[in-house]
Order: sequence, then structure tokens, then C-alpha cells
Amino acid sequence: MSKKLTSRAENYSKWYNELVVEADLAENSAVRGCMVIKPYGYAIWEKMQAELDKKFKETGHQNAYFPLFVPKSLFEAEEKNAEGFAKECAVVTHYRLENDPDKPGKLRVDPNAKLEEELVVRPTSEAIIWSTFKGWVQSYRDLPLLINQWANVVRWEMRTRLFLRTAEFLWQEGHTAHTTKQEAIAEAELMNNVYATFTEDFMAIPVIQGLKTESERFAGADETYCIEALMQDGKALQAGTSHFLGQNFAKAFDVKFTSKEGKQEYVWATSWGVSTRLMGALIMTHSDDHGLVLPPKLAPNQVVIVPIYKTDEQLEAITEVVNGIMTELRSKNISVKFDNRDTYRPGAKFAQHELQGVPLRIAIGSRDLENGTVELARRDTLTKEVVALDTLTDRVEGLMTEIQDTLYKKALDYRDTHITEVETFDEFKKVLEEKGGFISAHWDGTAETEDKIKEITKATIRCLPLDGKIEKGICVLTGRESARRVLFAKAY
RNA sequence: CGGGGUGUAGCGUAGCCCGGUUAUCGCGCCACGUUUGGGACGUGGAGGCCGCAGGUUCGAAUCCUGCCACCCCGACCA
Repeated sequence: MSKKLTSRAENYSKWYNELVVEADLAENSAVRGCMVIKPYGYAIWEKMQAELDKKFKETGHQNAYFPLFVPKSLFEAEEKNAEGFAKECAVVTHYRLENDPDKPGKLRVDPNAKLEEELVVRPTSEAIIWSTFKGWVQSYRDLPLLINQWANVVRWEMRTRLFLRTAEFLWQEGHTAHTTKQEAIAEAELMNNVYATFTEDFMAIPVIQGLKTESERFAGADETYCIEALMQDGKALQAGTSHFLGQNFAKAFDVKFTSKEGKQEYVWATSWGVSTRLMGALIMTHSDDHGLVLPPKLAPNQVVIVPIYKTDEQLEAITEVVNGIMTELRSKNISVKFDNRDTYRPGAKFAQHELQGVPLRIAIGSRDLENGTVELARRDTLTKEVVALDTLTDRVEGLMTEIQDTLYKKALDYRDTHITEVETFDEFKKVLEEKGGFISAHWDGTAETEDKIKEITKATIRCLPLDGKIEKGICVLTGRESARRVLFAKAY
């Protein structure tokens, strides 16, 4: 707790492990790389879930749940998807343990309990869902099919990174089926927009919407839309993706419908997802040396009240005033917590709430009782002000909006000043090394050039921005013709 | 899987080269007292198979052998 924190991203893991979002990687080596999300961190995830879920419902989607296990034969049906994920699949091969005859008290896998067909632990659910959709779709009247699932998935990554790339993670995955290509593309774009407004308006994280290049595209997709965010250390983070899947899965799983004209046609598909990685984005976008900084809309507790007292009588008098404050704030839909623990001193509480990112702190002591005031402290600016009790509710209500806006603007300003247009490869390398952030550069459109730039600089094409201006130029690496600028960056 | 590094209390560590009292220090934890407007202080206390197994030695955290685990860098990636 007394550790000096740092806002440099490479050091985050040292402290978000400690307390901030109260996450931890599991201790047992067999599950190394999996995340334990403690209550405070989970409360943040629940707020995100609730908001996203609301948006999904508003756009006509329904939640459902599909199995964790995907029979191998289903998994391999869509070849590109299977190939893309094959290297990182956990596979269940047996269904029973038995006592180990050689090691008393130990268990071993029963060699007689081998599964006839291996089960893949879902790294994503297209296969199991599309094999189910086949039974759900017969007519154009069954479409569009707009399904979302909240689930955990497993990807056996070679290297894991807390929040950003854990072996198991929580996410939502939307899977939709449509009668026409246009409708499916519109759906993919719509959901990418939903993600963008969610991260910007709710999490106060500015993002760039764009298209992935072919080599960065989701395995099995015809087009991948994404939202790209920029972290405080100048590295980019893919915060969410939305895929237009064409008819690839429909063909692989034989999902056809009878059209109005009575013809058999394959459906058009999308899938889209965001994960607990967003919590990593939150940490790396807003945190400072005092810990996490939460935008008010996302904070489990928007306001915390700390009493300052010496005697029980003083606490009683303070509590009475605090009860009034809490009732008023709650009537304005502001979540407030009274931290009246007698096991910690005020200074320790201040530090803890700052570490946890509570947007606003109210301190109230005997001095305030006499004056009819409280002390308000903002987490985002770390400034304090004394406020009269009768104007407190209005002030707090106003600050909720102000803090939300300030956080967004600060992040946006950082992001915007870290998009650099370059014309030459020397400039490219120099900016990448000295300044970081996004580099807007011309690219000849080939995977070879993309690869070569990655090899030399470790920077990848994050996206072709949707609102990017289309201007011809020459490729920074090859000097060949380029149709437009794209965004490069080093990424997590 | 390649290259480097590290395993000592819940966490962070000293000691190891050069073997020798009861394994060091800080944080945290527990008790009591004084404290309480920015991470309190004092006193007392609990907590260790020094990664595991073997070896050398009168004696091993320390030397030797084997094994295991983890971390960092690279290949893979929401």
C-alpha cells in the first residue's frame, strides 16, 4: 500500500495486482495465466456488462448460452477459423480419473476413459453456435437471428498478460444471421458503433473505428471492423472487434433459408465481441501514480464519505448529517458509500479510495459540522474544495458530469496529439521510437510490405480508419502507389 | 521451443563467491496503550521443510549433481 505507483504501462501489472482492480493471476502453475477477479474488480465488470447488455437489447439482440465444449469435428468445419485458432486450443481428451496404483493418495487420468471424440474448450463459439443455428433457421421469417452470449473462453496463449491476454477470459460474443449481405454488413458496422460509443461515452476512452487488413482479420471473416485505443505509454490496444463473416459459416454448417421467392439461400453472418481486456484499457488510459481513476459512469461507488472524528459522540453527530447527504445523493441516482470503518484512520482511507479510483470523496469532521460544510476531493484532478451542505447535492451532481468529461477530454487530447503523419520510412522509425502513438502513413496495400514493416519496426497496421481521408500518396517503405493512409502503431 | 535470470515467512528481500552461534531487514499480520482534517506511534508477539531430491562434510541456505517451478526477452495473440 505504501508503494509508489506509476502511470507507466509496463509497470501496471505490479500494482493492479495489488489492489486497484484486485486482479491476480492464479497461483497454481497449471492454471498460470488465468485471472482471478476479486470483488471490486468484478463490480466494475458488472457495470460494464449492464451497460453493454442494455445497448444490445436496445438494438434488438437476445441473450442465450451455448456449451463450453466444442466437438473437434464441429470445430474444424470452418477451415480458416479452425486453422486460425488451432494453435491455441485446450482440448479435453478424457472424462475420468482413477487412483494411481504407483502413487498412493494420488490420482491419474484413467487410460480407459478416453473420449471417442476430443472436445475443444471454446476459444470462440462460432462453430458450436452455427451448428445450432442450422436447426433454428428455415425461412426468411426466422431472420434476422440476433444472439449474444456472455461467456468465458480459453485461448492457450504462449505468453499471457494480466487483463490483456489471459488464458481464460470473460467476454460477450454476438452471433447474427441475416438474409442479405448488406444487412449483415450494416449489423457489423452497427455493433462496432455500439462498442465505440460505449468505450467513449461510458468508459471515457476515445477510440478509432477502422477496418483490419487482411492479415490482421479474424480467422473466418470477410471483413473485420475494430475499435483501436491508445494507452498512456503510446502503445495501441485493440479494444473490440466486429466481423462480417460473409457466408463462410453458413456454408460450413449448411445454414440455409427459403427466401420470399422460394429459393434456398445461405444466410449472411456477423460476430462481435469485447472482453475483460477493456478493463486493461481502462487502467492504462486513466490511471496515475495514485492508482486507478474511474469515470463516474463506470464507478461502483461514485462518491465515498469519510468521517473524521475522535469520539463516539462526534461520530454519531457526523453520521446523522451523512445519512441526510446519502439520502439526497441517492435520490439523484448517485451511488455513495459511507466508509465508517473504525479500523483505519482517515489518511489510510483516502489513499485506499484513490487507489480504487472512486471519482469523488467527501470528508466530514467536527469542524465541518460547526460550519455547515464538507470537503470535496476530486479523483481526476486531485483538487479539493470546501462546499456548503445546502449546495452539496447540486455540486456533486454537476461534478459527476464534469469528471466524466474531463477524463474523456484528457484521453482524447493525448490520443490526438499522438497521431503523427509521416512521409518517409526514416521519419516513421524516428516517430515510432521517440514519440510512439499512432503513425498515419501511406502503405502500398500488400501483405508483404505490412510484414516487412512489422519485422523491421514491430509496428503493425492497427486499422484503416473509417473516417480517414482518402488521399493518394506513395508507400513509406516501397515508394509504390498508395490509395490512402493507414494507422500504424506498436500494439499490446 | 530458443536466449538470459531467479527460487529464503503473506509480500519484498539480506546472507551464498569465501560452509560454522538462535537465518537478516522492511512491509503486512496479532495484542495492549496512546492516536485520528492525507498512508500514525510505542511496546510486546506470531509466522520459515532457505524450491525438491540426492551427494560431499564433524557441520550445508551457502559447495557438487539431478530435477522442478517461475520471471524477463523472442515466435503466437481479443
